[in-house]
Amino acid sequence: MTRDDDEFERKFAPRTLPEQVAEELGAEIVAGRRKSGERLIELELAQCFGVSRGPIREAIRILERRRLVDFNPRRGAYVRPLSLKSVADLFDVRMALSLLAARTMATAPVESYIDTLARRCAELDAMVDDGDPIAFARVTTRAVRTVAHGSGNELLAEQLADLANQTVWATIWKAPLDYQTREIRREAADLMRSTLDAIRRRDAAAAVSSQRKLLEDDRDRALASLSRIMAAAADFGVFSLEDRGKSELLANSAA
Amino acid sequence: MTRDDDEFERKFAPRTLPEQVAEELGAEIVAGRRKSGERLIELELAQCFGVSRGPIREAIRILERRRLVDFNPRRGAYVRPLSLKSVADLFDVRMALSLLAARTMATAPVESYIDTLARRCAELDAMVDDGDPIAFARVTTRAVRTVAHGSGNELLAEQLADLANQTVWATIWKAPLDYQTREIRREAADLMRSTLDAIRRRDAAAAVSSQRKLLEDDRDRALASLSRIMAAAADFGVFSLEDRGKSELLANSAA
DNA sequence: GGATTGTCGATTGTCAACAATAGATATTCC
DNA sequence: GGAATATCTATTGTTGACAATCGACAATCC
Repeated sequence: MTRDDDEFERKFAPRTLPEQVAEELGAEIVAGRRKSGERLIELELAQCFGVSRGPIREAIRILERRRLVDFNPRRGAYVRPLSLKSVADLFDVRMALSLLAARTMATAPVESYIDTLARRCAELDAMVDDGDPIAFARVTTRAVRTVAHGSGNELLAEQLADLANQTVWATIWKAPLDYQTREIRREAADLMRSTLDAIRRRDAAAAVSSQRKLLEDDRDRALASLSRIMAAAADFGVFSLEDRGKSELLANSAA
Repeated sequence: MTRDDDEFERKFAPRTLPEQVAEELGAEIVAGRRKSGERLIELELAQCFGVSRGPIREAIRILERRRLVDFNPRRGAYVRPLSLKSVADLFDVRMALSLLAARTMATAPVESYIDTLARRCAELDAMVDDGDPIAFARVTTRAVRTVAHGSGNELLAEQLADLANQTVWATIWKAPLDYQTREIRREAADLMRSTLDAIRRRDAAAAVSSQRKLLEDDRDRALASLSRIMAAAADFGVFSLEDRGKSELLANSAA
């Protein structure tokens, strides 16, 4: 019996203080309320969140692991500067790992996750017409995670989960252009289903190729919409993304 | 202990207390002195290492990140049970990331690292005949890391470094069969050089294929020698590796 | 007898004070 | 005036004590 990943997460959500702080502070960083490169002072944060420095310290380690802050011993923690390139890099790494997951799952799947993936596909099909791009993106993420677990490679699943956790995603998922049209959703749902079918008949090459197309499209849309958001919000100083190499990046991602 | 030792430690060893503890405790785990599944009690460790619980706490987080311990909030830390499969999984993930690095570096290299890689290749060539398998393995690792950096993808480089850090490697690198014969070293050096050549002429496919061959051979040797060590040492109870699926694994890795 | 609930000890979570350090500022010397 | 050095302050590293929580054992109830 497979457990539902998301209910699992919700059940064990931020119970401990450091995790709560990490969640909150991470949200502030992603939202741009903490500016790029800003120094994070433990005592100040402690007062701000109404806790002692201990939990703050651990929260900073958590955010460091999620690559939202940069930490040097005895030199303090800083909000990590994000660039469009770093987001593109993230997509590249995610793709490499996801394709490994697809190939592995198509070769020697953990049977129970095939059913889970089938359910996700059904969900996606059902959501093609109902027009909520964000919900659709969320289920897509879940399906990708299912493939990771279905590979039976625990390390791989954890690494992919870590990448997804890098809250940069939040910025991207909220991008208004992702999965916005019915056609885009239709194609994504179809690609996920053909991945599922390929896995069922143990056709690793086909599974990899469907998954690659799905993820490439996803990446291109995300980068495009992110750069639009960036341009639009730059004037307000909301986002702290550096835009060096922007056009070059978009050219690359299309290739 | 002499002052030379102290200076050596101060210069090269982990500067901060938690890192030192993590290093030491991690070594104990890898060496099998802490048994698989054993509970790690903070106060006990604190007394054992002569520090307070704070640094111990952070050390445990570090080891959790290196996948050497399993930590559940309010429920304590346990040394993570290692299996041959988990090592094989590690190799799979490393290979996926390294091939991405090779492809990226062959497509858009960070020029300066091409020279570094050339130096590594020269070092390898020079070491083919001198017969130190461990030193050869170390330089190979360094060359792989150079490719990671040469891709210009910082996240990728960090992820690969993390994987290398997972001290499981120590076990593997010390395995007496790795790079033991002149022929094996010759082929590895040649493959690394052909990777370099491919990168120089921007031939991504060739770079990936050389790198794949190199890493596959490396993995097969490592898994084979690790399973031998395991079998040999099992009687002494030194290693705490579980051996489920051993033969299956080796069959897979040959494919 | 088996399951449920209450209590207890061991262990982790949190805190506030103390020590050590890095970076900035002021001072001295040339 | 500029560079090197000394001092000083803000901030992180570390500690020991206190509070909250988990798991186990025992007492109770059916």
